[in-house]
Amino acid sequence: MSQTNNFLFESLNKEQIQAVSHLNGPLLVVAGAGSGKTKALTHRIANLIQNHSVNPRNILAVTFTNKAAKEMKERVEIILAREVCKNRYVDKTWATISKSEQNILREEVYKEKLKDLWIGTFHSLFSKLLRLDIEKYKHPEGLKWKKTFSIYDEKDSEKLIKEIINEDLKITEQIKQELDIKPRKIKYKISNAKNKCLSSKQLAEKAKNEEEKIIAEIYKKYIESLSKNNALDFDDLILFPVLLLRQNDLVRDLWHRKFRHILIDEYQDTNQTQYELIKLITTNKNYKNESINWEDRSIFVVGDADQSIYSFRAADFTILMNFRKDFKNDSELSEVPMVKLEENYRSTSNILGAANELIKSNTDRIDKVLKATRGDGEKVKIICCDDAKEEAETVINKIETLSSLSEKRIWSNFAILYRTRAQSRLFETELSKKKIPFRLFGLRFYDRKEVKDIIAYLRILVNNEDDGSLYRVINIPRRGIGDKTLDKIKQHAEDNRISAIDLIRNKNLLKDIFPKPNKGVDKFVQLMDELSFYEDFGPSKTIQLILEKSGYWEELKKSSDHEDKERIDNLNELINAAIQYEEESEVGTIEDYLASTALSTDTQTKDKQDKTNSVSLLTLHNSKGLEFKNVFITGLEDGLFPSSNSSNTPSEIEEERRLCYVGLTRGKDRVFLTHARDRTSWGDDQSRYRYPSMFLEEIPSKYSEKEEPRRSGLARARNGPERLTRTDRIESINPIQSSYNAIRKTYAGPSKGEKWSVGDKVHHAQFGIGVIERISGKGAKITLIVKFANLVGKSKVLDPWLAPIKPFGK
DNA sequence: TCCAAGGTCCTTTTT
DNA sequence: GGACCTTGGA
Repeated sequence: MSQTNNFLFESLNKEQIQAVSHLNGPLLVVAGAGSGKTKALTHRIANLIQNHSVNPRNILAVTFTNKAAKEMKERVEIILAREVCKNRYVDKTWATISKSEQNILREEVYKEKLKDLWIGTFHSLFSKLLRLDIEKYKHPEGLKWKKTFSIYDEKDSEKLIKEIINEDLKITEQIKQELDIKPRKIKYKISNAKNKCLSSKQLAEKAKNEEEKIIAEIYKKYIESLSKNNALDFDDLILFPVLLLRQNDLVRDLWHRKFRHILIDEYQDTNQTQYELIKLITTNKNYKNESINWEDRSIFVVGDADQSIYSFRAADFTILMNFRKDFKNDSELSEVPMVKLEENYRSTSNILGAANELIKSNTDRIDKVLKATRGDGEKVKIICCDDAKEEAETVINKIETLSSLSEKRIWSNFAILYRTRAQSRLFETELSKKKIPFRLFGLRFYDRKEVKDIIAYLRILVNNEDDGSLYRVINIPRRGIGDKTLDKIKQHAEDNRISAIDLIRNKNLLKDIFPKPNKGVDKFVQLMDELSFYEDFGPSKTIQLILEKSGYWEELKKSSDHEDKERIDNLNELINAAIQYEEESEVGTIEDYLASTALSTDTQTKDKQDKTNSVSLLTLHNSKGLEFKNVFITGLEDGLFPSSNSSNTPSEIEEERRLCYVGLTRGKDRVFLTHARDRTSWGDDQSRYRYPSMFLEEIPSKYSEKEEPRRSGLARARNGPERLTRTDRIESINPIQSSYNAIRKTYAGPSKGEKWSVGDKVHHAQFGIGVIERISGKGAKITLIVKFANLVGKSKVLDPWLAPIKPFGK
């Protein structure tokens, strides 16, 4: 192989070269945080195209977010453009040519090569497949979908489920109470079934109790309802391709032949259905144990079990662990190869030391240690604050101080991470106060009410069965159409077995329902007719037409409400986004535009002037794949992080720990861990003392040190002049815990752990009396699973060295 | 049919 | 503390 002649292999280490030059067959790349896995992926794609003449249309690359897809495509483009540059000019290099020359080369590469590369998230890629082939799918109960299907988001489908519970099945309040039937919960259960490839029928067969039976029934009705609206939810975008490829050999063969080289990023976070889909396309086999022909064909997965943080949406990292077994060819004796990327190029060794130590407490993992390539750096700082407000002030202050060290303030060097979205508010306030630009991740632009309204209009235009969207906007802005009118329309649509949209647009049928013309409905129908007339105008133009002709603009513009002014801004931004979509997209249809908005995770920028130079505010989940010079992980308190909702089983705790590990490994130069002594939350009149997170105790002082918070005037006044140290305070509030801390310090051998045994009663300062159900681990790593009488149904996972518990009644 | 006021639930985490 | 829903009066 002529590797040395290629730019492509420059700046790669030995393992990366191994991964990048992989050609056919399966390969597992175990890539630790910051080990250059994106590099491995992008360079491999470039290598396939450049040196092995693979046609980009035969490559399928799956990323975890759309943003990652976009970035990856860009990086491949640059790699290939550099190659072109090198081959074309003798006297010029990429570094010496001008920016515009670079752009010309990139454009060329894009047009000639990358245009046909399929790269994106599971959801966006396979919605594309369904746009082409969904009509070939035969549902066992004869349900049908058309190419123009709408994609329902979480809220849309929750609404549907709610309707089914209340109107279709008419489940009484009493039954709801008894069986704990809540739309949100049911949605979650159905989603989980779909993520495990289970149909409503299979779920019904598996049902062990009344609750599960009802869930299966709602699931069944839900699918019917989706079909009626010609809509799919997020999970269907994966599930339906699986069902289709299973039943239709021709279609499967076609896609199998198209996608010869499959690359998957973040493989640890795939779920069963996604795995099934990949398996079907890769092997073209419906059955196990047939041998696979790997000629001109490969599957290349990259992942890190230590960063698996999505089990709540049915991700299963054992899929990663089993990869080598699953794609092993039975006819061959050779093992499926594995490459480990363990050299970390991102973080200082103190940060890595802390992360490595923390993750060691997990039992269920592939052994792997991140090796530092940078200097020691600063120790990880642990800061204990009085309350959440002080925490916010301390963090923002720190950011101000650190940013002033450099000549130009680079706010984008800072990220504030938290476990739950709700925690962002105080930071937002503090940042605004100081006029520091920031951006909030995860607040989906397309979730805003006004934006969703306009999207609903578009959906109606494209998909004439999307009654859900019709009901949303038929009276927005107000046209005097109320419940009574709506009920009539619904009833008649059902009687005539057509969609409500088709019904109201049928003059004759409409006359039957409203012998006296209904002004509001007529007005709406007229609007629809007018808009259909302009159908070919493309998304941005159509949106503007909707805004003008519906009276939506007018209504907002005449309002003096501040909120409505903001709405106008958002809608203008929507138009701009649509224009940008038209510039970037190959397709350009309204359907495709709608799909892109449904799957988009575009972030909301609060500060409109500067989108790039701002402090990032994001959840730990959102931080995956990103890196920042300075990282603040906030709210490290027991019950918040690890979340009390995720502290019921050891494996849940392990996932929380991985989340913390992900957070730590985002930091390049500095990491700060903060926690507050008390924090008010809803449902609690008075704030409660918050114990520090167990994760803080798991990072040894070799890599971490405590730092004092910056006191605000208010906090000082409240607390008095003399400050207590953290341990002092714990002592004054909770003598039990501090005594255990003392034990922990002097702890010498495993004997101490043996005083707990299953069945013993314990007393907990907060939860009261409980019984030990299970014990896992030993000695310093012992964990107790305790059932408390006060906590109905749930057991708690406790670290006896930390939790305020003592034996009871012995 | 509309709107304001009050009540209830909620908070994990996301494509 | 807020989004969302229900309720009751206009």
